Formats: sequence, structure tokens, C-alpha cells
Amino acid sequence: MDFNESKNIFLQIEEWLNNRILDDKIQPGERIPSVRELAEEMEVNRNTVMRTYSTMENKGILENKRGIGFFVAIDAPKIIQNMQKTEFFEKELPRLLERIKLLRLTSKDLAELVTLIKNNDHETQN
Amino acid sequence: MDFNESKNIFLQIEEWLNNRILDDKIQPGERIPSVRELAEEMEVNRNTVMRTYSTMENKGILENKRGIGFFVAIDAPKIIQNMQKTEFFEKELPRLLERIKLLRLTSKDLAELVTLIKNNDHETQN
DNA sequence: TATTGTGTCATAAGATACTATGACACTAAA
DNA sequence: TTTAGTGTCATAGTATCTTATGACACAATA
Repeated sequence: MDFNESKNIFLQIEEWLNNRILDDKIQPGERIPSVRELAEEMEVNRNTVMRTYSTMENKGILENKRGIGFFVAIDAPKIIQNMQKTEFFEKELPRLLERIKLLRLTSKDLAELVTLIKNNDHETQN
Repeated sequence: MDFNESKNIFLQIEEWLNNRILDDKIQPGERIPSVRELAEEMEVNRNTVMRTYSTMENKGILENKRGIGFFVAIDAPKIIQNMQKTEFFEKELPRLLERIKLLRLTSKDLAELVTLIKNNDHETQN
């Protein structure tokens, strides 16, 4: 995995895992790779992965069975979604709006955005 | 200034300065606060500010006159805009699209975005 | 010239992230 | 019971960011 130099690795792994859960690539109740496995796969130290798993366990996203492994909590998707939605509207969106203003982005740039979001309307009730 | 814990301080200062330049709060040719001044104002070490100024000088955003101070380069806004536009379309936008998909954002959430961008159309030729 | 404010450089120290490694407790399965 | 795979903990070392501080060269000004 290629990591962003300006952000902690264990946080980037958490983000990666969160996205996989939200995207149903890992499902609630399912077991995730062991600390050692993921560490080797990502070419990272055991302790770094351990730190990711621990923080996610504290947030209720992961559950742990000693001697067996880590599992995705049943309501993990909901927890992640709530967390990220808050983060999105309170920090990322304001930052995005500011960026759009400063960079003078136009409707042409917006096209792809709109069509994508329209599709979400059809899937969910609003 | 309140810094984000998960990102280097000297980078956050750079981002802050870039935004002020793009927003015309600091204009090309204008002198910016001295290393010591900004360090004190932001409650940060001199060397940290120095690092920010140095990296920005290497990018051509700032110019330096020894014994006098740092100045905003004439074409600083253009340089910053090019850099950020690239960054935006190659990294932030893909990340945003992914986030929208995962969080199932709807048109209601999009409203503010659209109106803002429409305004940019009136100001710029496209 | 003397003073003050610039940037610049060097050194040391602290904090934190990450790595490397070993050892131990627990669980499942041969 | 033995073995292999889990998580867990402790220790030490490395790298990087940040701080703290002093000293020096340069420029503007009284």
C-alpha cells in the first residue's frame, strides 16, 4: 500500500478499512486479517496494525476475541457512517467549498459530481 | 492558530498562507510577516515557520531578501492555483466522489454546492 | 556608527511515529 | 497433549517533527 507522507500510517490504514466496510467488501460479523497478516501484506510493523485495530475497537467498529482474531462489529457500518458524515459536513465540506471558491471551479467541473449524486437519490428515500 | 494533530504543522501553515494569497488577503509583491513575528503569533517555533517559508520559496511562491524579509512572488497565485488544481482533481475530487458514494449523500446535501459554483460561472469565462 | 530588525545556521533536547524483536497467554485443531 | 495461529505486552532503536536557544551576516535607519 502506498501511504501519504503527511498523515500517520495507522490512521490511513483505519481509513482504508472503514472504506472497505462501508463498501461491503468486508461484512459485519466477518473476521478481518490478523495483525501479523495485514502487517506483512502492507509492509508495516505489527504494532502499527495493532494500533489501528485497537483504536477501531475503542470506537466499536471492531470486536476482538483473544486467540482468535478481530471481527467487524454488527453495527460497524452505521457507526462509521455517522462518524464520517459528521466529519464530512463539519470539516471536509466547508474545506471543499472554500477550495471551490479559491480555485474558481465551474459548472463543467461539476458535471460528474451531479450525475453521481442523482443516482444516490434513486436508491435512497429522501 | 489551532492545528490539526494528524498533519505536520509547517504544512498547515503553508496551506494557511496559500489560502490567504489565493483570497487576495496577501497580494503579490507584498511583504509577509517575519519568521519571528509569525512564529510568535502562531505560538510556534521560529524554525517551524522557517521551514514553511523555505519550502514555499523553493516552489517559487515566496521570494526572499536577506536582512529584509519574505515577499509574495508576482505569479504566486498562478503557481498555487496550478498546484492545488492538480491536487484537487487528482486526489481530493476522487476522494470526495468515493465519500459521496459511501455516505449516500443526496441532492438536498448538494444544494449549497450548486448555488456556490453557479456564482463562479458568472465571474469567469468558460 | 550604533541600533534594531531581518534571515540563517548550528546544536541540543523532547515528543511521537514507526520499526524490530522477543516473550507470553489464549484458542482451535491435529 | 502438541502444534500453530491468534492477540498482547515490553523493550529498545531509528527517524522525523518540533522546540529552545545562541550566534552570526545582512539591511535599514536613527
